[in-house]
Amino acid sequence: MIKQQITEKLEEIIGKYAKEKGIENFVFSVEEPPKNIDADFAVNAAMLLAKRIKSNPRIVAAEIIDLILRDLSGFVDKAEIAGAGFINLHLKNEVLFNELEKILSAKDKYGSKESNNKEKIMVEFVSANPTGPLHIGHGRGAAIGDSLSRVLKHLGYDTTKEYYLNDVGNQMLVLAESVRVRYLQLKGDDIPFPADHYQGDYIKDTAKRLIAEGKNIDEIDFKKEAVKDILATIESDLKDFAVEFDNWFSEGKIAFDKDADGKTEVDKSCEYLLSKGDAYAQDGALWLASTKFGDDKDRVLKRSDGRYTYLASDVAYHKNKFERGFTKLVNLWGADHHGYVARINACVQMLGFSKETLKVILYQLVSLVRNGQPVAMSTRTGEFITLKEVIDEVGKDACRFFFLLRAPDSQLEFDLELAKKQSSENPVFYVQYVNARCNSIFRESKSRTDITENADLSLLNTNEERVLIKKLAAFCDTLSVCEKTMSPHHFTAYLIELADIYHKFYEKCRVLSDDSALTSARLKLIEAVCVIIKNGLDMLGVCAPEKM
RNA sequence: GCGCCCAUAGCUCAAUUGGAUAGAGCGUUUGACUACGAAUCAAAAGGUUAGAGGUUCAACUCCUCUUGGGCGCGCCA
Repeated sequence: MIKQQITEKLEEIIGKYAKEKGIENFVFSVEEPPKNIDADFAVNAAMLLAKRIKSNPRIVAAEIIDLILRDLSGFVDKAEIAGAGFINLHLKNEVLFNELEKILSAKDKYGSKESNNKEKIMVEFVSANPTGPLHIGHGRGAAIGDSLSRVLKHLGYDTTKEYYLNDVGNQMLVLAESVRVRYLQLKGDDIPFPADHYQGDYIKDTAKRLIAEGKNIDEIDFKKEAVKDILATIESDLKDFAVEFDNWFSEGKIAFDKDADGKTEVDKSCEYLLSKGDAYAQDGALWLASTKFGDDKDRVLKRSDGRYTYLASDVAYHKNKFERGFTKLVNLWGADHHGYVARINACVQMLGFSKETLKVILYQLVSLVRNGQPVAMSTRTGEFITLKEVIDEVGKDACRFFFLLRAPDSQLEFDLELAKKQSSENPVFYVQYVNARCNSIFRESKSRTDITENADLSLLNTNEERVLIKKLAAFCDTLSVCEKTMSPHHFTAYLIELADIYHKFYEKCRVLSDDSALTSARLKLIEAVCVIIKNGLDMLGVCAPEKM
């Protein structure tokens, strides 16, 4: 929270200065300088402002520094010009000690805001068709979506996690038929299984269950039975992955459920678009005029045979989201759906919302490799690696951490053999080890009677301790970067860096020593480390065990 | 053919959205446990950020082109 504080104060001081020079709404940034620079924060305002007012950056910097030293003497020890005109700030140690106190008193609430009423956010993710178990690619979407939601919740946003269930459409008919054929085969009928139907064993499992239940074939709703089993599997796999949804939204609800007038939500949203002139009839079909909002062609909503397309449902679904009061929609889609972004963006604007209301996060697909050979990932052939298999092999924590190590838009190669080996080499253990080490010290410290709760934190004055406290405070900065970029992957990098700093501190500064006052202070410091490590791992949905 | 994404150390990836000498893990080389956990630390090696131009005080980051890879272009979902 230090950086935010300083930034706000600098914005006030420098903003006023810029205004005097005739520049309104001057924007600059406060950054962490590179490691070789001895300073806590770097400000680039002088370079940017000098350009605007056609002056020398170093002259501008000198004037700003005077103002900083005058108005921020409680925070800043030293301010100096460096390089092309950076203003480097050195913080007073008291600022760091105060922040440490804040972490210790706020604990898991550190960096959180009680309520942030700016937005009511829906994060929709996974949303895999209920035609088979989740595969590894869904795992990536699940990890990103769930962690992003955790970050947004921590920041005080009213956040809802939703799974959109595509339980309507052709693939459902194929699914039902797949189970029916397996059922008949198990009953002894010598009939072939169609090559384009779902091949997986889970289809046979459902068929077996139906036979065991002894129902007459005429009484069986094969679609319903298959979806029931598959959903149970999906839900259980997600639970093992520490992902729980606030809501499961069935496409059937908007496609089949009718109101008093006998209309579905899909009917009504199409009528709405027609009335607004955003949909039109042509060639016997109903079209969405998505080119009006930047799509490269118009799209069919209702086929000439009278059946709605998937898009029609999706329009109604997004309309429904808005009707539920959401002001910000986040959709996580696999990159193979990117062609769909333009039309759904158009649809959001037709519904009267700005383009920015919807944020589609495309995550690149995971390509699987086993023994150097690419593994195909088709649900229909049955040759896929499920999320469950990977969790069973490498563990939930390592798996989530691995997925969150990468930015969503970078392609990711997942080597199954490598993943197995990583059980002791994965960076997640490096981070978790910090918590284990701290707790080991806590256990050891229990036998001491000279420890005081009111430790004098100002004794924490080595360089290692200073660097460590600064990094702890940067937890808040990481939160805001994740918020700004709508991606939680910055937390893995942050935690690895924090762990690195902690392990260095551990080697250099012994916590339990003959010096009671210093021991007490350092125990407080590592208590804060545990708070931040736990909070950070919690953002990722990863555990922080006390023993490993 | 058109469109979207990507290309960074031997490998897998970061880089605070335009900042200073581009960082981690794995792998390689060398060293450190008779005090809190060696799942650790210290040190070394490893880069023309695919290539070429351009914008800028400042470019891995923005623009143009080239090359290479992934994905998408249906009255499928």
